[in-house]
Amino acid sequence: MFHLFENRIQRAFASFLQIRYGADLPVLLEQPRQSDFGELALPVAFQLAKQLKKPPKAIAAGIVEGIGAVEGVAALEIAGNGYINIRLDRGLYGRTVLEQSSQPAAPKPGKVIVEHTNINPNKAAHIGHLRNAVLGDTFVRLLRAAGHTVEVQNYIDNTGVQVADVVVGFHHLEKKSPAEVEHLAGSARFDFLCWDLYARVSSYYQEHPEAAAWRLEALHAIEQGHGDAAEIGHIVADAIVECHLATMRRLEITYDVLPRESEILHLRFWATAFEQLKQRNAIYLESEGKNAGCWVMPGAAFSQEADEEDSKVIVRSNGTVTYVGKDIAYQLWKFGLLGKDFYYHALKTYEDGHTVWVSTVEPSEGAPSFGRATEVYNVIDSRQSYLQDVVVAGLRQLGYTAQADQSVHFAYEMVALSPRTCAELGVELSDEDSKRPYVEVSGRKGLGVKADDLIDKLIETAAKEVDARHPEAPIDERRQVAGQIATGALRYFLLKYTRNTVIAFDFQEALSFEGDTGPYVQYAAVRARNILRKLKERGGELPDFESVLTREAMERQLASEDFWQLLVAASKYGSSIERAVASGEPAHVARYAFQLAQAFNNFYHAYPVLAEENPEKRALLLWMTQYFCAQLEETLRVLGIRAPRYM
RNA sequence: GCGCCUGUAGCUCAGUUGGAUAGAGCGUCUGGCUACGAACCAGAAGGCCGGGUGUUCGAGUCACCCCAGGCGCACCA
Repeated sequence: MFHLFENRIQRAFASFLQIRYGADLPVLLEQPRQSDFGELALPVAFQLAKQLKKPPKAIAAGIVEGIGAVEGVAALEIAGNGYINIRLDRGLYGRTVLEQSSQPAAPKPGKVIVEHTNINPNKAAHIGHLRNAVLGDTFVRLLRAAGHTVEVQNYIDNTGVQVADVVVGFHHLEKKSPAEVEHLAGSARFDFLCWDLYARVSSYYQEHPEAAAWRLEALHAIEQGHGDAAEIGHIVADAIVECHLATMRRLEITYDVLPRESEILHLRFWATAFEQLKQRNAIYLESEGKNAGCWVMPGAAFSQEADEEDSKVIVRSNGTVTYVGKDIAYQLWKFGLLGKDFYYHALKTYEDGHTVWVSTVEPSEGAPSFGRATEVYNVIDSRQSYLQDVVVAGLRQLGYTAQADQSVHFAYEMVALSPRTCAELGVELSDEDSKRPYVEVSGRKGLGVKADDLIDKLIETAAKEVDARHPEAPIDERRQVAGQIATGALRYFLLKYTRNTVIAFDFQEALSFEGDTGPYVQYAAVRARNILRKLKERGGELPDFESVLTREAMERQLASEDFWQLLVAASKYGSSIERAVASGEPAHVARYAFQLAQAFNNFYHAYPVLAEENPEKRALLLWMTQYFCAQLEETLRVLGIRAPRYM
């Protein structure tokens, strides 16, 4: 609601300034330093000072005198050296919130694709993957809340070297037949088994460099699709994808479609992209130097500082395409520019009826249409920004400037491990590493915190608290509540840092449920609902807010600074979403949720709602409780966090 | 060597596109449960915003130069 008032005030000032001064400048609205200065502040007099050659304070005075009445504004005050502070009309504001509390954002045109998760299907997911998925999933929820149509893609590299390495492990080290691997793949936590095997294979390569031939052989077999190695590769990748989907499901993360590398290969996506790139001279066949015999993209295409040496190889001298090449083809497909399409079959349907589709080479019936986006967000580790630049440059070189501009590398920093957590995991650190503030995880070394282990640990910790507090509740219910607290804690933990902050993962911090955490926010929602529940338990009913809380009643009650501040804070949900989408920073919403929860806890403590005897005040307290609860739950929903029924 | 990112309270981090007296959480210290159940609340202490020079009415925020750290710069993905 707040941003509607903001927009209205902005328009009123913009048109006034246009008429009065012929000034066509954006009217910036700020939040005043202190809340007792009002709800909004305009620094516009400063912006005009130079142009009009008058002191800001005089200009501000002119504006305040000239503009007259603005709807929704109770008072304009000049402060400091020339600020115009705005006080909203509290009665009108309260009434407006009461009458039109929730209205969904207007639908926006176009279709946004968000690609996230993208874990190699050869081992269990770890906390780094979780940051990617939680960030991506939350951004999807934010876009949808802002009215966008969004398609969620999770790219599966089922034919790459990482899968090949695990195949080598089963085939050569373990001497397993495809049937035996198939049997193992059906057992619980197959992804954990592969996690260890992958680490073993990696260290085996270290000691036996000649084993690299196995990897190459497996890779080729997988690409061709023949023989035991290929069969094992399929079994492993498919089973691990299932594991990842299950892990992510625990955190309420789902997908629309899983495009796979095997189909990019077999449907000859790359061949088509290759033709386009050659035809438009986006790449050329290098005849000399270190890249002789390769098709390369000139460095100048993706970097201003680049010289000849910085060209990027797209097709190797042996004729095979690099990852970047395939990614260009995939990116073209996302925008509907490739002239080719996947076929799909339904992989699974979630409890809520939503179906995930996976790419396939065979035509099938009933599959929806995917791709053809107007805007694409690729949620990828910031360490890959160089490669992402090359992909976008590929589009630009092909003349797809608009699509290149709509391709966003949604980058985030890595999740590393704190030295303390390494010690807890029993990892020995070199002297050099132990001096660092964090240690990088490594799938090859098997160094990392597995997602499912972490979730289990969080549930266990939460369950202890729940059991202690609600021993009388049914066990199933307690488990459900503990699960919701655990995912709330985890998602919030991964979201509260802005994207370009390296997270030095620490068990102690991640397992904390106090202070700036998910459970703190959930607890505020639970408290609010408890009040409403207690009211009913005691035979009470909610008053008819519409008739009791007239504009005059609102005016009287909201004169209280505490009530007014909570109402304003709770009504800023929309502004918070807009800001987070515009800046691409889900952390802003996490922060908003925390601040809102803080404001409520404060209110909760200071005003016993049910004990209030003055009917009008009691109505306001109840209404505020209900409104806060709705707004906070909406905010939590966008963060992918549930409010448990009790805590 | 080149490019990108980071440096804010003891620790971990915010800082709304350049605005008023720089904010949270944790930790420390003090106080508050016969309650809408304390996973909470109130209060205190804690700062040369890495350093320097500029830009302007105004800089944690922008520019340039240093210092310190991180990450990239494959015919791997």
